[in-house]
Amino acid sequence: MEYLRLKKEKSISATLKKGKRLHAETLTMVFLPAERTYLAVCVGKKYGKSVRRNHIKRLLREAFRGYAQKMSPCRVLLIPHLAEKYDYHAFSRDIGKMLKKEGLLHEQTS
RNA sequence: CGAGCGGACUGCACUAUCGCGGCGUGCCAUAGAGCACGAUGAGGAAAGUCCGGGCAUCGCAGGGCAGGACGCCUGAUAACGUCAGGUGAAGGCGACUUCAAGGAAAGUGCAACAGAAAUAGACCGCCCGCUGAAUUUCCCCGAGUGGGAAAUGCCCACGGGCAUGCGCCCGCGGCUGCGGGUAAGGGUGGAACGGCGAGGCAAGAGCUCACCGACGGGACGGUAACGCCCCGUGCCAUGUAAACCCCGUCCGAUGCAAGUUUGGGUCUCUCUCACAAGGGUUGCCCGCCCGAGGAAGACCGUGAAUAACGCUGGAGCCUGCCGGUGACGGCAGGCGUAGAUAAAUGGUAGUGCUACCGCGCUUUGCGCGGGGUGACAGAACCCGGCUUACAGGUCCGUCUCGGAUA
RNA sequence: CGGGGUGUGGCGAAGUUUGGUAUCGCGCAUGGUUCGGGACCAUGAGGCCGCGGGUUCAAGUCCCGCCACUCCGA
Repeated sequence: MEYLRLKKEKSISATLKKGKRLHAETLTMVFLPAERTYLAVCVGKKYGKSVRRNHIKRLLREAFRGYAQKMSPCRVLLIPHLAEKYDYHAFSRDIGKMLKKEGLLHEQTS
């Protein structure tokens, strides 16, 4: 496992309260340093029917997965912005940008 | 060839690579939310949650009332509000399609507007008889179909007679009034005591007759719905029950967050009870059952609607044969095929197919190039249906209609 | 998973029980009043009653199937 799921409502609210918010073109990220890396994605009913919602969640997890090993451990919440279309590359790019900006990425250039 | 009708099926494919879920096997003494390998992993509707079951618990399912659902017939089925075959009605030239399709002489309600009249009567009209006056106002009593007074009125045309120019009498017709007959006709309306034709009559009328319709009875065919034929009755009560209702059939309640296992220990305080109170049992009533525990606080402990089971082998799927018009049933062989829970099937890249666009060949179509589309939609205990959504494509039929050719 | 509620002019509501001309307030338009505006007075435009079928002579109302929004319980 490269990261764990953030499931309990308590820890999610705590992250939302104390965590730092970062805004990019396609999504918003909330993070809080922790011992291990946890992830939660937030896709409510307004994003569409269940097929569409599931698809968005998969794209977000897939995009995050690329960075999970290379970063210092955090609790992370990902909230996509409402759009007509969602794209893996855009999500990946924005997550990378934000992590870099906060200096969370390890400096191991591969 | 064109336009249709009915039925069945399909629901992008492959490769590489990085990941995910549960399952199986194996690895490690840095044995865990671990790693490796293997096979496996969304639908025809998984959807809406509109019906019916399985299963589970309560409970014993006993009765009554209430409530709900269904409603042509026969069959299929575990069951159904589903399906199959038939009957009837409506629509279409036709193949075919659609239909909540019991009862309106058990009762109640409703039927706006229009119309003479609305579930029943008689306004106009038509016909017959009588009449050529009567109408209005006031008064009286013994209060009646009574009596009296005043005012205004005493019809028109034609023919004949008497009389002679006023006028009177008779006849026929009209008009007015009164009494009766009638339900043929009356701009309406969704619907007007059945339709239409002939006879009949003073005028009319099922008053009489033929045909059609209705109602009642009988024979025949069919398991039945019903069909068809014969006889009789002149015929009487419109529609609405997806208004209340009546008749028949069926329904115990709650739903996998059902339910099962674990859900601890110690102490303190308090409450109710034995012919009772309380609780459970369907919305209510009766009846029946339970009947000694229950509530609060403190400390230790704790993953505790985030644990495990239920949880997927089931009215299962596929193939063949047999029975049946068919739904479906029987037999034989084969298969092992999702089980998540902040919720697993995806990302990236490529190739093909296809939608779309452009060019060329006169058109169908074919070829070349571009472009980068692929519907509706995500299992949540499991089945059988129903309903709704859906790009594109395929196949079948002694199927229907129209045109052309032979 | 189970159970309700709502949908009517631009906005907010009545009417649905018991079927028969869709009404009210605000807003809008035009005219009057005023030096001008507001208020006030008069006039009247705006509705396939959420969508699609059915029953009925006739449906906002009754029945069936959908859609959207919203609430409640576990």
